[in-house]
Amino acid sequence: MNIYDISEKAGVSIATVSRVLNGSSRVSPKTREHVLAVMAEQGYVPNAFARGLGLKSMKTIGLLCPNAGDPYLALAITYLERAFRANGYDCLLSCTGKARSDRVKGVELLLSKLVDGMVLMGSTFLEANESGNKYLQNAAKRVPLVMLNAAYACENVYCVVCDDYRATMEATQSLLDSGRKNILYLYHSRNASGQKKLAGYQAGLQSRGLPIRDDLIHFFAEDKMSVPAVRDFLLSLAHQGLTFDAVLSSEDILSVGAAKYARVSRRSVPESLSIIGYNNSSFALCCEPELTSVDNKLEVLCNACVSTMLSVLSGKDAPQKTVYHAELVKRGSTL
Amino acid sequence: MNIYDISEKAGVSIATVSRVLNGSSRVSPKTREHVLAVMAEQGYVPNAFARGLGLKSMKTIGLLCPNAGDPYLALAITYLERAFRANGYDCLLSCTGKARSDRVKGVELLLSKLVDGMVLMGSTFLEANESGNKYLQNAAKRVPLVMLNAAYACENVYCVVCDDYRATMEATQSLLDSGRKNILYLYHSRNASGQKKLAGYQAGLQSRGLPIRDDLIHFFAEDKMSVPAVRDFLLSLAHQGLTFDAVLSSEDILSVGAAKYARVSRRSVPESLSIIGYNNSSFALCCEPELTSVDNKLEVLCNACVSTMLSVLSGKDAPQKTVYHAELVKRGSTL
DNA sequence: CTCAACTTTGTAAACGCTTACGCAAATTAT
DNA sequence: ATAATTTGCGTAAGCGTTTACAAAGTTGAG
Repeated sequence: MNIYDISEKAGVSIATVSRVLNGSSRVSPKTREHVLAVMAEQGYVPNAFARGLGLKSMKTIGLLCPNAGDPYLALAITYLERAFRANGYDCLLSCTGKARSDRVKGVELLLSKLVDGMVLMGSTFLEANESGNKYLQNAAKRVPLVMLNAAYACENVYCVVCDDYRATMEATQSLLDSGRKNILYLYHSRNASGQKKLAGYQAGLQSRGLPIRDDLIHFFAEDKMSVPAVRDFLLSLAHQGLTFDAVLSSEDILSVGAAKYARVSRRSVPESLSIIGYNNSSFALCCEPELTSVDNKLEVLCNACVSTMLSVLSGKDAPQKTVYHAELVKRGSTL
Repeated sequence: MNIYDISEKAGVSIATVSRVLNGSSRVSPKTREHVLAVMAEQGYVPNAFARGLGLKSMKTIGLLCPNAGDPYLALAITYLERAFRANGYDCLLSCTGKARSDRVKGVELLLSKLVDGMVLMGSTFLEANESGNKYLQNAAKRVPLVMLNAAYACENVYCVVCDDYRATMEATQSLLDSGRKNILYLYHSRNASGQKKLAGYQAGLQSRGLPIRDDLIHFFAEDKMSVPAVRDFLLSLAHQGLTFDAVLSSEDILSVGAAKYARVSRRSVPESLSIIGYNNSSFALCCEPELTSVDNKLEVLCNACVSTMLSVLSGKDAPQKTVYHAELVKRGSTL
């Protein structure tokens, strides 16, 4: 059952059938009705493979997400999809996992489906700057790339980022200026964004004349990214005699773990321990008192991604790099 | 950049290039290496639509998710994707939003991108049973549909569910059997799964000879699904004089809200108030004490979805309905 | 060396659709 | 009434693959 069968049964040419399919105006209402009737009667469904071959644009944007399980990225997906849809674009999402080969596959999968552009989420993609990672350059030759929370200078690649460095620095300064001396820094990701945050923390310390102490900086791998794991880790740190009066972290959930540590070791928040989280997610509201958290304006960033993409696709030029400032949302966990 | 360009640059015919693409054995190793090298160098990605025109399958599964922002569904995405990928299938995700028109669009989008099958996540899709919702039947005529956590009897539709009714009933009974009398039931979703949970709660009460009291059953809309909102709501309930000694809910986050209510009103958990959550998500570990929660075996369910889909696609027959039992994970929030 | 059998590669015809182009017929303008 | 324009439709040329079939090349036995 194809367009030829329909054209024959309807007594018209395949071009007319195709025009009916595509809602072209160059068909008389009478013919249109007739062809539609025949299609309905025959239960005809156009073959999308063939369709895609002919069309140049599918009005589809590919979203590449390294980890859909991350609530922060999941939220980004929601925002991006909503905004693209509102502008007449469908989204195709490929959640690849963090391994490089998976990401390459994800990019190729989306390209093979002829997306008009791609949004790459999360700075896991940043290693494209490294030599030998040509897959992004190649992708950029075919369609515009917009990177969310990652910076990458290349033709046809556009970046939308939040200034994590400055945000973490300001959070650190805010803790110091409220009288804290020993700020524990907990982080999860060693990617570009993670490194910027860490650098911000260090810059914050130095801006107030304090040294960078390695014993205050701790990394949490994927399997340690849970509230109990962080709680237990801080308990053991305290047990070993480490003194700290504030915790700053790169993800809210780490700070929730810190809050739980405070609870079980009967340290009052914020009097005895100040805590600041990052992302201002729903985790920040789980604690008592609620967590002060860095809001990095995810929705704003996503909307910027979309408008950048739309500009590029419509031939207008767009800024290669768009930077937003994060905002420290103060709640009960800090003085 | 197409197969002709590659064939030209590699000095072979398009047939040979195609054979390399498809891993055909009828190519000499030397030629294969050479062609692969040229493809890599040129960043060539085959056009999936042209491909699909010849082959009949794109080796791609569509995942339909009503809300990627929901950590529970986000986790499901991760599990599904991992398992499909391990079996040679790519995944395409469409996060539609909950509105019916969005879901219809999502289904059509995936069909138009030529997926070999679709997994529909979350029982928001259940309303397909209602009259006039033919889009699922139509989709099922084209590709097999596997529904995760939703039941729907129809040709070419397969269901994988957890027995929410029984799980909620057992959780209720467990509370009653530990001496609780007045169990507050908080729920978010009115979809099929939500109704089963509610019915399970009611059945649990009746199995112990207790009446169903409307003043103990409370619905939380999307915008009330936050810890502070639930906390405040329970505070106001208590202020109005309602007595309750346990909280059971349809989502962990609602129970976190209950825990926070307990905290601010100085009721001890579990002595004065028992709390049970649902989904056994990371939220359950945020509280002190940690929440007892119903673990509905998401990973097991997802794997069942994948193996069901693979069976159907390979022509074997698969069970129309697969049911797993949830498990009550006891932690500190219950006696 | 010859011929058969097998391996490797190439040619060309689908696959089902879109669309540029062209020609009638219908409509409007002159 | 004739010319100019618009409308409706058909023809045919792609779109980028796959694959049947054919051709050419290779190997080994006689």
